[in-house]
Amino acid sequence: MAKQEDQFKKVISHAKEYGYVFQSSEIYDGLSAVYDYAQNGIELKKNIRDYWWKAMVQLNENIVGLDSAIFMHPTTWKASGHVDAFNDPMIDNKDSKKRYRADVLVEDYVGKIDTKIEKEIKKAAKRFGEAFNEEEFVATNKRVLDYKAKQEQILKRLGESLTNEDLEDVKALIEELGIACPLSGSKNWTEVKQFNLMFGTKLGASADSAMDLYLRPETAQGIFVNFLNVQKTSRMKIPFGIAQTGKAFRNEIVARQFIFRMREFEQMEMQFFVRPGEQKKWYDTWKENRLNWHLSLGLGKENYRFHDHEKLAHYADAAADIEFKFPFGFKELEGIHSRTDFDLKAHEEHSGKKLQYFDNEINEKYTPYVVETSVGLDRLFLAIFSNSLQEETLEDGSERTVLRLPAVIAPYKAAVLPLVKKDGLPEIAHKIIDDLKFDFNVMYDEKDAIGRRYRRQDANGTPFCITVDHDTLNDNTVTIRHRDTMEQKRVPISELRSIIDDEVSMRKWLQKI
RNA sequence: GCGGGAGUAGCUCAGUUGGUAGAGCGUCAGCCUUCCAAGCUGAAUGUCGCCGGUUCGAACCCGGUCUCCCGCUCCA
Repeated sequence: MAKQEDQFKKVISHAKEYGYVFQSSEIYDGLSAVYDYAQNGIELKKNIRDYWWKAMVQLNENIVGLDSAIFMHPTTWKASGHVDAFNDPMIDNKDSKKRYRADVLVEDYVGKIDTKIEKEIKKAAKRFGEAFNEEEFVATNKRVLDYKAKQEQILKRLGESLTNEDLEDVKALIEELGIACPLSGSKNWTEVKQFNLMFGTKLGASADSAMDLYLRPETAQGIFVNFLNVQKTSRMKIPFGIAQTGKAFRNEIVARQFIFRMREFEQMEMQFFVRPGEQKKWYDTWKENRLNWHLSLGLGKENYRFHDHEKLAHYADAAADIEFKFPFGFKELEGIHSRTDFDLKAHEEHSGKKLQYFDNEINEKYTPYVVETSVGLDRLFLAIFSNSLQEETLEDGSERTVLRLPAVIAPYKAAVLPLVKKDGLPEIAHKIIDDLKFDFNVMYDEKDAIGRRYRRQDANGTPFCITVDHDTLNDNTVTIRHRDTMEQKRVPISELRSIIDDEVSMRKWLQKI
């Protein structure tokens, strides 16, 4: 465990030291759970996003892109269920320091009454023997009826209090019922507090005419509300998908673990619209597709696993996570959800507009079912970055820090280094850069001994170093050194482009999927 | 939000009973001209997280606050 923590700390400081990730507003002591991507971080992040976009949109004839706005009509979030589901009344137990959802505590209490009823039934069944009629007993027995009345009364009061946002009454209810902390048995509760996971803001400059808005807590809804617009203008036939990358915002109670859980984060997701009844097939297909995409990055098969959800969200009929082995353990990287027609139906209801598709093949009109794939871009960044950061001991016993980023997404593809900064070598190096820069992000470095420059590039994840030496002056060849093997080859300058392209081109990597 | 730990240079960290801050690495300039981080010379960089208190004097003691890490909790 201590080792894991150490490794994670190294990841965080390496990310800062090499210009990948900075804490937001650092000079003001930072802003909790908000981070900025620095000069190298943005290149890596952009490359990951491009790699995803190519695989999803460009390589699939039946998937198109979208970039919907962060602001959406407030009714969107009523329809999606976020207004209700993202509003949790929480209560803390002062003795055990445990936090609970207040409504869940009450519901659990109501659930316990059920077991009391069952006990009564069992007792009666024993007493009456063969002649026992459970239905009749439940309908007439006073104790059972009292229990049921109590349950009903509690749930009604809870429902009313929550609807009216009367949090004091929720606490009063908990106290009246004598609900104790399941762990400590203590009845020493704090006030009930409302946690809204959505960030609110206002549309309109003057206070009285302003409209309450939310920053989207997920990008998916922008796709759902545009479903018909895209389908019609793209002339897509079901099954087809809409892909989108973009920021989402969640006011997490606890946001931790560096960029793993941020308040502002980027999702890359695709909603795939299918014929009702075929969702299971597509769900399985996309689970497999998406895992293969991850595996193509070469971080090691053993670092991934599926986690099938047993408890499903209200909209889903199947859900699984692709989990990755982060420095702090296996955690969710991507979600694949069979969302049924919940979202489109909900938007039909709230908007009064039909979101249906006429299927020529079966001559039927229906609201499509949806299979979603949703990756956290920042999580993927962290997965790749933390997995790539390695310290190795070389044959001579010395240590090397190397960031083994998949070459296809490395911020810089090559560094061009004159062996010495005189004799015309820098000029040649610049010439090489002037040619390569049209195809690759390349960097120049002439400072320090050549070995040190190699290691500097290793730590920054650059797959190739190209060294211009005195022989170059005579025969137009350079040495090209590989980051992972440290091996060098002497090659003509004219071949550099194809050598690099061979290892970094998306074509090559995506063909492995 | 609660509990535990922490915050000193870009990074990793020293800093004595309270006496005006250091090292290594890194960065920059110059020398050297070298194919795997280790040559030479020089330089820059800190309101010691922030605010307040105690004190003649605070990086150090006290209070508050912010941020980070771990655990709990939550996670569409």
